[in-house]
Amino acid sequence: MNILIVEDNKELAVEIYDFLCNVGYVCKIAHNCGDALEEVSSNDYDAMLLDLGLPDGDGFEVLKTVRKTKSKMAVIVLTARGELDDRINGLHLGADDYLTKPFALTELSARLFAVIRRIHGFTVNSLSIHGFLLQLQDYKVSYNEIPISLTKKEFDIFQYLVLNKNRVITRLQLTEHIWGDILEVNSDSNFIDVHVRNLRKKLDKHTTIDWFETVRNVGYRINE
Amino acid sequence: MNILIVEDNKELAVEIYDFLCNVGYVCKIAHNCGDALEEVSSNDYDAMLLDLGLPDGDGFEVLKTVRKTKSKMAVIVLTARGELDDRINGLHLGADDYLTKPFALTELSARLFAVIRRIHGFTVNSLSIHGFLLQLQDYKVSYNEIPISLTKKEFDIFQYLVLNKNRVITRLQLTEHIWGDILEVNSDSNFIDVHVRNLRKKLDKHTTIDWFETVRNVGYRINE
DNA sequence: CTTCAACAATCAGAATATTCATAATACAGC
DNA sequence: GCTGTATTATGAATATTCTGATTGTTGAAG
Repeated sequence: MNILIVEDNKELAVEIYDFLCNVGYVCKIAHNCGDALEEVSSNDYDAMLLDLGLPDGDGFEVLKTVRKTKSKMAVIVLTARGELDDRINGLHLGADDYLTKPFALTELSARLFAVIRRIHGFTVNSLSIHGFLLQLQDYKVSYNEIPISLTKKEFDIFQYLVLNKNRVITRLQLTEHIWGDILEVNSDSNFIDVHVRNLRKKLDKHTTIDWFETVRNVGYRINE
Repeated sequence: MNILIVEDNKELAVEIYDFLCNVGYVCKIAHNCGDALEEVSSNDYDAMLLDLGLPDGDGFEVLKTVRKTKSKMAVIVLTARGELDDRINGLHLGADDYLTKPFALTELSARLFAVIRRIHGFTVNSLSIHGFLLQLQDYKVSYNEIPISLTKKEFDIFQYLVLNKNRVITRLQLTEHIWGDILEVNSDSNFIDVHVRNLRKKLDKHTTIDWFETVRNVGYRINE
């Protein structure tokens, strides 16, 4: 997955860059419109994170160009509060999603994933960690070519933890992301623990999974 | 579900209109305050999407009127950024949710669904039809005080059909609203039919349910 | 009035999800 | 180091959801 980060604030750009690389994307940074347009025309990106206020012009123009030529590219617009002037007020720009700064990197990652998935429908989409390969499009997992049968919930949990590897994920986060409406879920139940246990049991059959940690009082973490 | 879209930007209005129709809502557009107030007084809407900057007045006035008369109607205010800060910051308008333009249509749809649900859940926390009582807050159903044990999916289907009574609901609509991400669901399965059958069986034990129709080639409908 | 094909209903059973009771473990305070 | 408490892990029981095969039904075409 190739992502183009169009952001003139270098500090922020690098922060996003590091994070996205960390969760498995291949990224490139463009600091202005010119670079962005050049990158887009010469390379094939799956998604673009687009800041609108750029030094040499309006990110809006980049978006328009992209929309004309690259229909399969996902665009997430990153707007600073107040940056939207009268000219674009009320217009739906045609981006696939919007994020208002400041935002949580985990949220960016989640939305990016959702948007790419939506745009591509089902294209190549896989994660790998410690010899395990997760094929996101058809919910298949394998360890060195040996297929492992996970249930949907087990797969969801595994995937979410891998997407957020090296980061502790709380039970609440898992509930929100996998079960959706948190209010419907009985919170004084240990169903997540049970799913995690079942998942671990299946993974452990193939190799030791000491990288799949329990962080007491917080949640679970998968380390690279 | 009937939605009134109050938005003077015709392009945006149509874009929202198309999207919401597509996900199963019945929509109508009003381009100004006058039309909006007329629509609201003559028709029964479940929710309104309200732009504040309208040509013939302030959307705020529409909201106030609605709040006085139609307490069960959900209102989502669509604000351009800045609009909120300058004029109404700190004011409690009585809207159920706010969305700042530009926004992703999928987010609009998600919030709309949540808000309608919240409204229906808190102001009307129960639905009744043909002697059955649905208590939405705790997923309980009874027929003349006799409790009926439904599973969550059965309850969801029953509730959604009752909320949309006298309207045919397709299997696709049920799938989208109850299962969420439609792409994850195997569509060449008849799981909805199975749930409907199980639901009917439980309801039928207590009384005849000839009002629970199958509309061939379309879906299911519950008639008042 | 038949026949056919598409659609829906039904059923059993497999797969999955959740609950519950209990055991193991970690950690703080002594 | 102990002890007690809170947290997590575990196994088994129960409940729910989904699949796939089969049967029934409908309505259009002949």
